[in-house]
Amino acid sequence: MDRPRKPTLDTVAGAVGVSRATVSNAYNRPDQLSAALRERILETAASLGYAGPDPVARSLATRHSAAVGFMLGQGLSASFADAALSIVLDGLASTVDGHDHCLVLMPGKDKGGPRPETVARAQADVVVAYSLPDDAPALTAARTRGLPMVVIDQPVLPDTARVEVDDFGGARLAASSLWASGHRRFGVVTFALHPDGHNGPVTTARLASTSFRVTRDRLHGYLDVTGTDTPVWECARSSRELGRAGARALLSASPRPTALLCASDELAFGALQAVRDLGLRVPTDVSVIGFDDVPAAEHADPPLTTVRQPLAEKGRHAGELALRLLDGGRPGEPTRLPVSLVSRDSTAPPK
Amino acid sequence: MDRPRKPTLDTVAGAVGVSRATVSNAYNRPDQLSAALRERILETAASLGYAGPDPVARSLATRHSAAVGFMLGQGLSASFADAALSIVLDGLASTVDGHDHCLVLMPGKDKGGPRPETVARAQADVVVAYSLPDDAPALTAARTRGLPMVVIDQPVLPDTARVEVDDFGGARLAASSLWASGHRRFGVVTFALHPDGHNGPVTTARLASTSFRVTRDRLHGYLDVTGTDTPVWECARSSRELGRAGARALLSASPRPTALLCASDELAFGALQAVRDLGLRVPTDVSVIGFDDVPAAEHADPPLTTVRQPLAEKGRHAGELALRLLDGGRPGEPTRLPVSLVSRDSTAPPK
DNA sequence: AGTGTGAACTAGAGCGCTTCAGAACGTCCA
DNA sequence: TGGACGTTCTGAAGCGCTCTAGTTCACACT
Repeated sequence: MDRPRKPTLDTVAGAVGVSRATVSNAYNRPDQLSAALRERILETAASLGYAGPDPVARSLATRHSAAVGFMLGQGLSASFADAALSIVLDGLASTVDGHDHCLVLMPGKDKGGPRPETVARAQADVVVAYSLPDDAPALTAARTRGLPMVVIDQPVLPDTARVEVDDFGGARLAASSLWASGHRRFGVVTFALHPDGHNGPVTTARLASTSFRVTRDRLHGYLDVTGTDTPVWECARSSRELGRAGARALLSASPRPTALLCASDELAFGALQAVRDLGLRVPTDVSVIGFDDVPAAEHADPPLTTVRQPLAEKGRHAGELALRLLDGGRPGEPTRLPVSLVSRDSTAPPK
Repeated sequence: MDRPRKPTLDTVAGAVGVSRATVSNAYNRPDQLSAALRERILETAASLGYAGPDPVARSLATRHSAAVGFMLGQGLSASFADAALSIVLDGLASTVDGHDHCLVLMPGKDKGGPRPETVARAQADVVVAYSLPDDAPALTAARTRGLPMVVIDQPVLPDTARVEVDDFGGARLAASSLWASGHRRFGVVTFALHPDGHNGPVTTARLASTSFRVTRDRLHGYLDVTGTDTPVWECARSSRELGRAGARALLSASPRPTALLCASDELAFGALQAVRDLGLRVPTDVSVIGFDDVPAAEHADPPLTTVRQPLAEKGRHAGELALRLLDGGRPGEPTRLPVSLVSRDSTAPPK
């Protein structure tokens, strides 16, 4: 079972009869040696089964690992049940991969965000944080490691790059359009205010201490228009099923709301279903509005009125910021991406 | 701008007045030094802003990186549009994270799987491959690096751990139940046979050279029952929208199929929609059957008959295999997880 | 006093690579 | 003919850590 030791740079150098530095150059600086020699080295390497410089050793020597970490607020399946997150992540991944960087995923555990130990051991030299609670331990862990960081949709941290959208403004926009068309009785279906898995109506106290920036802003945007006494139903995750249950609960009040404001499209899809469940019609009986404008919004039944934010762009931009930080760039001003209201067929004036 | 150099083990050792080895032990082998000294070291470390041993250097010294790579056949958003994949990935991630390992994601590019360069540079010491074409370059790259590998739903490779489900048997099961209940005119909606983005009817030649094992097996399972002249529509990805379009195309044939066999639930959801689009009813006019049994299948309208495979289990098991390989374990026999037919309301005998 | 023992700590050799300051050897032009 | 210059290749010093094989020391036992 004495499997042969894996070949190293030295092995190859010895075999070809050149110095280790030259072999290294063959891989990293082709201009530093003659094409012929390089060819010879690469051939010998291949015949020895040498797959190129060891990434870890290289990282140690160069002091960067060509990897960006991604810290997530939730588990993977929960995260990706939400198309919006997938799209952002995809934008990030392709940007980063295009520059030969890997993506190190740190999914959230129970209490909002990855465990600090995970963060401490991750081989990444920049991290991107998304949908973490404002006080996530992972954030602290990344800081004490001195990792450059870019946050998406999160509160500013000193020395941190940031990309965000105007969640408050977007939500306000949506609510205003409904208000302007005559709606006066609203219900709000939101995703988590706190990372504790709560499902149900939201109390004022809970609202006041909201630990997710995005939730807070969207909620405040809605309530700013509809009034703070608007009933709010919290779902632990942004999922169709939970949205359906929440909407059903809100719609069973009397007088029944004439419009449902949802914190995400995913929740709105559930709301659409809930309206049908109760034998009512969208938008005749109830208007439903979403947030994100994921691709499915356009094909929903009926097509969903929603607040569009440039999701892929958000991921791509975060990726670029990360790469820039990696290059020693300064964080710079936060980038604010535009939102807009996309009117489709799930909203109409009340009867 | 001369930011102070980051503290290292040596810095801390110097400050406390002990050897580097002792500081290392303070972190990795608390039993090797007195509790008091350990405490003192940790305190000093904290006050110096030392966040613990550098992961890269540690990996070099220990020769393992505490990370498992995950090679994917497609881009992230495409992947996660498919709930099945998310669930598998989530199972994998939690297993792996529970053992203090990171997940390095290598999403696929255009031509089936991550780029070989990406794989060559990934800091992982075991990789899991999922839904790659059988001949993906990433597979070769991982091999030449000598990385232990576990493949999910892919053909056996020498010296590779493997978890799989009986796709052929599952598909056969589904088709047989329909056949037994009297159906004779079928249509099949499948996801990609080749990583070339093709959408449309499938030719015999294309079918014969299918490069994804899963596709091949499910297809063959269906066609084994329904006959090889059954029309098959290929969708480039497993998405609701593409499934809808494909189903619509198949249903416009005359005579119209009385049953649609879909390679995934996601495609089946699209098919459900397509039937409605045409003013027909499920299952009265058309039966629809899926594959995977994702959570949404139960809540579809109507609830979807489908082939269940233990998705989370699959991911978890792959994770465990990966961890075992990391520990120097042998690949062992492939694990075959069970499939079963879950009958719900989307299937019925033909009129 | 001599010996054995275990606990607490250290020295130093790597891990596999990059990189910088040269060395060696032309070539070219004055 | 000689020196300035370019190209090609080398030597050796790290990168920050782990780990084996010690050394030291206090204490107990005879």
